[in-house]
Amino acid sequence: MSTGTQGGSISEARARLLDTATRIFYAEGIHSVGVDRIIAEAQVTRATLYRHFKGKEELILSYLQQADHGIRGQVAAIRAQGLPAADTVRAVSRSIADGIQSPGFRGCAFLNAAAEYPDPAHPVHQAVLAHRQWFLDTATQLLGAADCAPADAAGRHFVMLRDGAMAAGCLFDPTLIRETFLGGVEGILRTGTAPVPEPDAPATPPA
Amino acid sequence: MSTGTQGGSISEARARLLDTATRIFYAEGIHSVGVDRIIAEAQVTRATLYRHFKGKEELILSYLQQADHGIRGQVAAIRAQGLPAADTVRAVSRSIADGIQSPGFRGCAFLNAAAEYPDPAHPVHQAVLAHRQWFLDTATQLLGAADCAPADAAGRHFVMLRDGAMAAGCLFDPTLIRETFLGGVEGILRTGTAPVPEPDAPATPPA
DNA sequence: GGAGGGAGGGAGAACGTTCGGTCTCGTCGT
DNA sequence: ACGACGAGACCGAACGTTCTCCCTCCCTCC
Repeated sequence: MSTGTQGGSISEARARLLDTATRIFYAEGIHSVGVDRIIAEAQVTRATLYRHFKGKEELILSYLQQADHGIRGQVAAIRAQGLPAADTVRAVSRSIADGIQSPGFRGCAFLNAAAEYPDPAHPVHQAVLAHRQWFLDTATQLLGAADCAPADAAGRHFVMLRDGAMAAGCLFDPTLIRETFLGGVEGILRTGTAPVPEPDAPATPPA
Repeated sequence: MSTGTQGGSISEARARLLDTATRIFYAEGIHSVGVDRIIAEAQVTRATLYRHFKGKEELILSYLQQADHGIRGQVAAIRAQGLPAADTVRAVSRSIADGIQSPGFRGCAFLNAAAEYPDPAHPVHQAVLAHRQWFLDTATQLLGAADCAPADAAGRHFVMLRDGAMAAGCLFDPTLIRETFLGGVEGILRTGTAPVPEPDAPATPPA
């Protein structure tokens, strides 16, 4: 089993293809890179790509699916440590903040993909929505377990802060983003969330 | 002082071109729409486009510049009302929240553009950075005037919340996003910002 | 007042490149 | 022999860009 290519296991060329696509799509965007570029850097031929994927779109979907699995695994690993709920939230937040500070950081793969695929009916957009729904549910559950006010509102607040941190992480100083994000998370954990009862009255949009 | 061009108003075809580009770029992204599409919907010919813009890139830059002017004007109009500082922050926030709830909302034009142009050296990316720097400075100034803790941290917190709201505004229920965002802003105004003394824990980046 | 000219614009052909995708054929390990 | 892969030709379409030709305003000069 030295050379690894096994009959039943997954193709080694396919893995190279997906890894290369992941790296390039994340670093440079999706629309702006062509399949020629991917097959060249993956050192496979065009035929091999279309042997494993129906087309570029399926490659994109696989890229997002791989990212989704990675993030879910990361969160699951943290939850498996069995920390107190608030500390689990902190650990997840630190994991996010570490990602933002890491060298190749280029924002949230899903937010970036959504920016390139605004059509809600598009499979790529739907993959983004699915991932985000899972993350919101997870955050809400975690914050609820940490005795945060209305868990729904706390979860939404947490996700909003994370989205902002991920979006700005490659546009500002990552160190300050980290600081701001972790500070905001502590605020959520401390106060539950803003106990604003939502007056729902203003109705005078100045514009 | 003869202008060389016809007196008074600038080319009407150019305005149609820029308006069309703005609408389509914002709604569908930049890389995924070609100049053919834009000239068709603007009802001009290819030659007219290249008479007014050096190329697609200059059109993109003009699109972002127009958006930048629009937002700066909106903020300036609010500041000109001479409200108390905290209420000015609230008014700006409400303006942002209203935008998120408006029908054609598709996120922040600048965040979307940055997702498509990750290269920091690219003119489009730099236009995004310039706009964001102005916005951070403005937010910091406003929150400082509203007696918020360290104004820098409050400004960063505000911008992070705004970024999250803008990013998620077209991926979740805009009503809940509005509620969460305005609630978060109230939290910033109330507590200044998270008075976390920054423990500076070395931690152990797990991956 | 009339002629000229320059600029803005419409219409469309054409350029070379790149796109995503399909195809055939040769090769190699099992 | 079979399946996976490499090498590469090939396709139609779309890309951004440049080009020529002609029309129509409006300003200016005679």
